[in-house]
Amino acid sequence: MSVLNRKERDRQLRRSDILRAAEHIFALKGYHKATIRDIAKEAQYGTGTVYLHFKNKHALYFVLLEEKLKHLLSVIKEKTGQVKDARKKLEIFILEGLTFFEENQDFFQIFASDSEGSELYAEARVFKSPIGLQLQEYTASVLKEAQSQEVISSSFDLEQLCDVFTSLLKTITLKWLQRKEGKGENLVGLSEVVLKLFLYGAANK
Amino acid sequence: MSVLNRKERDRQLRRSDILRAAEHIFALKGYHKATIRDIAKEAQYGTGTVYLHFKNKHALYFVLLEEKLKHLLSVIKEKTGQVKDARKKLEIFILEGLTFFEENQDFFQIFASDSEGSELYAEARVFKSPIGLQLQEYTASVLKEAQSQEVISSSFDLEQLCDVFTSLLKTITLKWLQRKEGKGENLVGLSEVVLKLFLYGAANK
Amino acid sequence: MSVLNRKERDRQLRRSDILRAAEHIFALKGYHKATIRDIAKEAQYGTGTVYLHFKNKHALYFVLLEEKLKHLLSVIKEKTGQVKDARKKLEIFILEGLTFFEENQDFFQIFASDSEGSELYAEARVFKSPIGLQLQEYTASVLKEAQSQEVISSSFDLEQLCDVFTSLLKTITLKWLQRKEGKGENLVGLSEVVLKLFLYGAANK
Amino acid sequence: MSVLNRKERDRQLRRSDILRAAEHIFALKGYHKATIRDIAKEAQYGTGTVYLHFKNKHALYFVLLEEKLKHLLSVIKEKTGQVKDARKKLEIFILEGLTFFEENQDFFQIFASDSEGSELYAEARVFKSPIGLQLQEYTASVLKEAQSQEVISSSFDLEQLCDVFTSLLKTITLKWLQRKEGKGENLVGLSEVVLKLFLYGAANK
DNA sequence: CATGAATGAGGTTTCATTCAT
DNA sequence: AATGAATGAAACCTCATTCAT
Repeated sequence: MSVLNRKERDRQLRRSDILRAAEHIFALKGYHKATIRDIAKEAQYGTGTVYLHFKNKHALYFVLLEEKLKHLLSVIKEKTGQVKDARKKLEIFILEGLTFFEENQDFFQIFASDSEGSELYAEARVFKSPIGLQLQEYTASVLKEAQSQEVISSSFDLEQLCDVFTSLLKTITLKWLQRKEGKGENLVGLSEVVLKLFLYGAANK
Repeated sequence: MSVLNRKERDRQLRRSDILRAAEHIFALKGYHKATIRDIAKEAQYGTGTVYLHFKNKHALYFVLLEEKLKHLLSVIKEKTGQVKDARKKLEIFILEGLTFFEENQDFFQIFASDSEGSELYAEARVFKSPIGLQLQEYTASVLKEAQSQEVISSSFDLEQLCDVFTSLLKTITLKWLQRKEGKGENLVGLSEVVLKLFLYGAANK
Repeated sequence: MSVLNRKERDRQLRRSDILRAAEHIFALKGYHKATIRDIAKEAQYGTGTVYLHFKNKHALYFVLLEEKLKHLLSVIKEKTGQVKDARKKLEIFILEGLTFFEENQDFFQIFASDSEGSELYAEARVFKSPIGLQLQEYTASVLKEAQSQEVISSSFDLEQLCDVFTSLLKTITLKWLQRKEGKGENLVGLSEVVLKLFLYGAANK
Repeated sequence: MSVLNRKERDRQLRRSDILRAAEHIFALKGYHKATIRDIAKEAQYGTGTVYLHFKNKHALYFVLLEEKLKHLLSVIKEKTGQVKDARKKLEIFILEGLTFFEENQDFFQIFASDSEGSELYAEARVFKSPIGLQLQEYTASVLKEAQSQEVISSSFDLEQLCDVFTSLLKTITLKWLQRKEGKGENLVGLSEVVLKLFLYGAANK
């Protein structure tokens, strides 16, 4: 491996050290209470080092969400891409989403606080970001396909369904996180619940 | 009315002036970007006056949510209290919830950003508050009754249903708020959608 | 005096405390090395207090120069305004200029470093300020009158004369300041030297 | 040429690359806003390389002025050294000064902001430097000779004349720089104006 | 010797909270 | 009781300087 490659690789290593630290601190304290020094200390670097990799606090936050979302999107696309059956596709979408959230709990915290709420209202919020939109669009396309295949009803507004579907995933995950203390239950196991609730609701059959 | 009573009444007036202003500013800017001076100015009082009524910024925020939630809870209890039929009860719960949110959009903004997310994680969050818990408990009792009457399935975990139900209301409201620009559609009109999604899900029948 | 007037007067007092402190610190350390905390401490206020009166460091600096220049300009205009004889006018201009500089040595330091040099090149420099320009214009008008009355030659470019005249005053003052240690010589006493040098130069007659 | 000599020569080359870059950047941004990285980048070296040649930022600045001043002084001495006639000597002094400034406009900017003003007050200023003092002394000697030859009056204080003479050169140059945009007028052409103003002043004859 | 990433001190600015009037 | 000026802690960010490679 050439020297240039090693340098670049080290650079990426440090960059992801910082991203990992930021993920943890932002999840723990939230955007406003997290300080750059907290993050630098967590990553075991000096304060200034953070600024070698990210223009400012907001950029760090934004990039962090972007990269994670990108990963999530790519996983979901990969796993669902070849699946023809719309119901199966939904099933996998949910499964992969929950798996990702379970493996990235810090990210999920940040994701959950960013996507709702007005704290960051005026600023660029992640769902307005290119990747955020792509995720929304892909979700919409999966649901639309399900409508075409008459797996889900066409009487609902697609956008609304999209939001409800996403919020269902988030709600189940959030509450799982909150109750998780002590319990060994794993999140992926709730896939079926999510699917059933989304498709058939809570009614008694 | 005695002088003491008048004084006390005036005191309450100022208090609610401040709460009203806080509601508006917190909704507009979010907790961290809202300043006490903003709020005092909006209420047309001096900065220090706020501290005569609330111990500090967080207490103001907390009380604000508490009082609004208390109101919401009392409305819902009042309207659903006498209803025996569990399905009808759910219907009214949804209807009154959406009505309240439509009439208290500023409050809803704050409520939505508070209840999810980790921004205020370390601090006391509203859902840990007495009234927040009461609202959750009442919601749970309504859903439990619906399970007893076999309106909804007993196979789901009650707490989970509770969260899903609440998040459904919030999601529909949030997206309605975001799209509202220009459209004249009113939120209460979405009651039926909420009920159908909750009970029967999105599946094609 | 009404309460409002007292409040306003106190406000002005604090404002001028800060301006006076700023004058001293800027003169001592220069714009860049002077810190707001230095200035606040010198004025015996807290750091934040400075920002109640001035938007930021640069505004404080700018206002300081503006107010002083305004004063200088008004003194010079007042004393020279009624004088018809151009030579006499020049004499008084110089006299009053030196008097002002002698009484405002801190200001002079700042004035001298601002008007030349490129440290503040890109930013708004005082000579680009309304008052700075007025002072230049008034100086030009006095010199122009002197040309009309054939006190000074019309063969020189007016702008150039203006700059040379100003720089002569500044040079004499600056060097007086630098040598002043121990010596009791007063600056105003150099008026005659300035006038002679400006009018007749250094040549032997 | 021996290897040691080549090494030494290369070292000097890098050193003057850096000085040249520093000259440009300091002139453009001023001492405080210029960063070592700016300078290193302009010279196409790494940041650390600058510190192999100069102890710190201030030393770089100082040496830069010293070397330029040394050059200026040597040119002036060379051209005026053999001239016996004091008036002619003054003429040539001015001519060479302006020529040098015209050819070294970046240097002039730095020189002008350094010699006046208090930005660098506390630190060693260039005119306190050995070469700065030598230049002042040489100027003084030229003026003293002019007094001896009764070209200029002995009634003025020599030091004062010295300062006035220097400031006249600087003023004319500075204003020429500021107006230069578009105009093709060259600075050396103003030699005569400088001489006339210095010797005979602005008076009408 | 040359490099440039890493450092952290230090500057500006904001704002929750206090307190004299 | 009401006020709002004053405070100063604490955050973000820059950059001179060092040092491992």
